[in-house]
Amino acid sequence: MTGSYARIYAVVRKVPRGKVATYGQIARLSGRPGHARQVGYAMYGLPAGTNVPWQRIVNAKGEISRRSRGGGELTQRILLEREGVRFNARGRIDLGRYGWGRAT
DNA sequence: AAACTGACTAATA
DNA sequence: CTATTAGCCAGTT
Repeated sequence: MTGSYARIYAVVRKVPRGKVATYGQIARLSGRPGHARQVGYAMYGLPAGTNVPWQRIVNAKGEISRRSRGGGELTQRILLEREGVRFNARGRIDLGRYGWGRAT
């Protein structure tokens, strides 16, 4: 751990409950456009009892990232649903509705 | 230091 | 809508 992800975590923590943000969005808001991958990389190194709502971070399609921890996808989905985020039949989130900083 | 890897994105077909 | 390609840049090996 380098602590270089502090910036990313800070932005992720800023995501309001019941909303989701994309990796690219987090990268941009953290002052690092184009570092979408790095954002995901940061999430990967998060401990279990972290204060960072990593579950609110999804890919550009509004889906749970596939490269996430196998099975961890379900956990993320449960957590989001618990916050009020609805998934459609395809397992995707309507970014236009739950996307952070999107239209309602 | 060089090569490899990766919770991604956007563009094109 | 899906599939493929290229670009991105920092962390690991």
